[in-house]
Amino acid sequence: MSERELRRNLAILPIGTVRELTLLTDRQIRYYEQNNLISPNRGKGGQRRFSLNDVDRLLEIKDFLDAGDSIRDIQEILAKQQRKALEKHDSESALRRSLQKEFAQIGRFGR
Amino acid sequence: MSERELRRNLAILPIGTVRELTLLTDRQIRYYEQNNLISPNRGKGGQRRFSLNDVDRLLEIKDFLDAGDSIRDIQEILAKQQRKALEKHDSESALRRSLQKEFAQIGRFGR
DNA sequence: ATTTAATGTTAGAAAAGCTGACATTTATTT
DNA sequence: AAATAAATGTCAGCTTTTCTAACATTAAAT
Repeated sequence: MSERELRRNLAILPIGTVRELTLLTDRQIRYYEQNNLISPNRGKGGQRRFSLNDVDRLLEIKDFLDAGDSIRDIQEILAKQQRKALEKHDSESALRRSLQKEFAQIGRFGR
Repeated sequence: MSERELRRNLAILPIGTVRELTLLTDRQIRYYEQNNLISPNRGKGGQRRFSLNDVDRLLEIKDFLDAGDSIRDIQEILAKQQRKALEKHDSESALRRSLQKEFAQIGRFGR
């Protein structure tokens, strides 16, 4: 994972900040968690710690709900997103590997 | 200010998170605030809310202290940094303005 | 040998967060 | 229309976090 992705996944925000950033209520945020739309980490004492990615996702969820999608719908939408992201990641890894082989070949002939 | 700078100045982190990110104690963080090395915002109930810039600055402070600088020293170092940043900002604004004028001239002749 | 700077520690109070339950509202289904 | 379900509101009791202020300790500067 890139440095940037790592940073965006750091669990650093308490629910109060997330409430302000998203304009959702605590109740909504927790309800979406119950329904597996997000999975914030927990701090030492058991309090939720959200990442910037969690915030992004909550804003997305908000948009979907406003657009009339149900939570079930959103579960599937997010699952699909997840699959696509994985595919993309895999194909990029594969590309990197094959490029690496090619360069290795070139390197061998080059000297 | 750029979008990025704005984001880095958002007051979003409670002291607990900052403690974990910097490996400083609450006591140290508050003491540095007392000595005007940082000025975190306050949330509704009066609790400190730190920005990512605050965190950066705390890490810097830590390095200076490890290097043997006193808090007084660091106050001056940071003040100097601040002045340099302002100068830089000013000169860049001036540059932008003069470039704008030049382009305006060109534009006038151009048609 | 004092003073001063930086940090530790503690107490008591306030704020924020947690879970679980019941209530309300709005949309679906029968 | 009545019943059910989905999403959110609200409240109570409890735990965790943060706050300030004060006094304590340690190490460095005078």
